[in-house]
Amino acid sequence: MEGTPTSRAERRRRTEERILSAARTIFAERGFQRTTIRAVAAAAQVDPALVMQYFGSKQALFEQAVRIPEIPPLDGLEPVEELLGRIGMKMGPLPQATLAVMRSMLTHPDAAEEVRGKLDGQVARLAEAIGSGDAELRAALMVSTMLGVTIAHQLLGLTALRDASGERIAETLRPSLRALADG
Amino acid sequence: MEGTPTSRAERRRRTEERILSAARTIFAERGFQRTTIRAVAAAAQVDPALVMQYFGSKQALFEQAVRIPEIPPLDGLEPVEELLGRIGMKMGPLPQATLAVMRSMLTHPDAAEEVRGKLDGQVARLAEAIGSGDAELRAALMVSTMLGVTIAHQLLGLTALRDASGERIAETLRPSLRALADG
DNA sequence: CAATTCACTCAACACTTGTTGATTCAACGA
DNA sequence: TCGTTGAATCAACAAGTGTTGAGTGAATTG
Repeated sequence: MEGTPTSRAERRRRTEERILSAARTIFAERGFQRTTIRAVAAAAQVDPALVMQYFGSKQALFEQAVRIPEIPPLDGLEPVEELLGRIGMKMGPLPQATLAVMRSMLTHPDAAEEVRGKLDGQVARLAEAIGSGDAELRAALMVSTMLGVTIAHQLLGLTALRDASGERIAETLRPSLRALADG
Repeated sequence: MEGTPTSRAERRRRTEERILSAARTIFAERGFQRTTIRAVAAAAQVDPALVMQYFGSKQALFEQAVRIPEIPPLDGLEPVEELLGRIGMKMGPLPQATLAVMRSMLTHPDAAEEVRGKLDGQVARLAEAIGSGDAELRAALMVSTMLGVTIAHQLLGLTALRDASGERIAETLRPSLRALADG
């Protein structure tokens, strides 16, 4: 027994982070609806009322738990490789916050809105990088492909994808994305 | 007021179908958790208790509402065109039952299991049709692509995909899928 | 026509869940 | 040291939900 600093500010900061972390984990596992304040509180070893006191509402807790740094914009140089690199990264576990939004995006309107916004943004950037006539459609299909692979792999656990390494997936997917990127 | 046949068997058949139809619609819109027996009953203009009496439980109602005819196996000839054709079809609204399972697949374990099974099956058939070394991985990526496009279009409503016709999507996607199918 | 079956409704229970107000007690500032 | 602050808990409410059992009346059957 030591280390545990009993400073007020520090304790508060730590429990708040403990709650957020628990929330991210459980939101990512079960989605918004099936996640209960009580479950989060229990996982954070805290009274449910405290969660409310700190975050105001389940919805607010979700928003804060899910808040993640903006996706860095494509470097403009090689969009396809950029995307693939991101897939390569994604084949290691995605950040919990991202998984949480994705897990809820089909059943929670706000999560859907958030994802839609982020994807639309990516499409716009990609389309600009591509440039040609039906660039936007092709960009949308590229993004959709990424979305599908990520869902199948990270959230559904498609058996054929579970074994494969991120590198191998990226490598296999490259020609497909390139076909979309180039006219 | 006429036509309404007051035969017992017929009445029963009709209300049962009315309930199932309402269930499919609402499950497809909100997913499993957010769908209440009461909402289904109201939409079917029936007492909630009747839904229970006929189907036993919310879970059983879901299973029955979602039961859809098996996906016809690929003809073996041109898997890519087969898939694209299915996309072409899918760009018109998908059957409500399918939308219902898909809507719930990230948050309802049973729906996840069902979708996973169906996708695994498709992967297996596709892989067989392809044949080469990493056929299974490539097949899985093809299926994931289809999944992603369908989700983005039908469930998320990606703006860039909302306007595009099924034909045009299929056409644009073809080279991409072909790149995956052929070595 | 009398008895019975059965589609359908009503009212309620049991439980979960988000949320709240009063309360406790250790850290803090004077 | 002592009053104050604020982190944390406790008990409870109110609403919503799946589910149940008793009831009602029209269709059915003998």
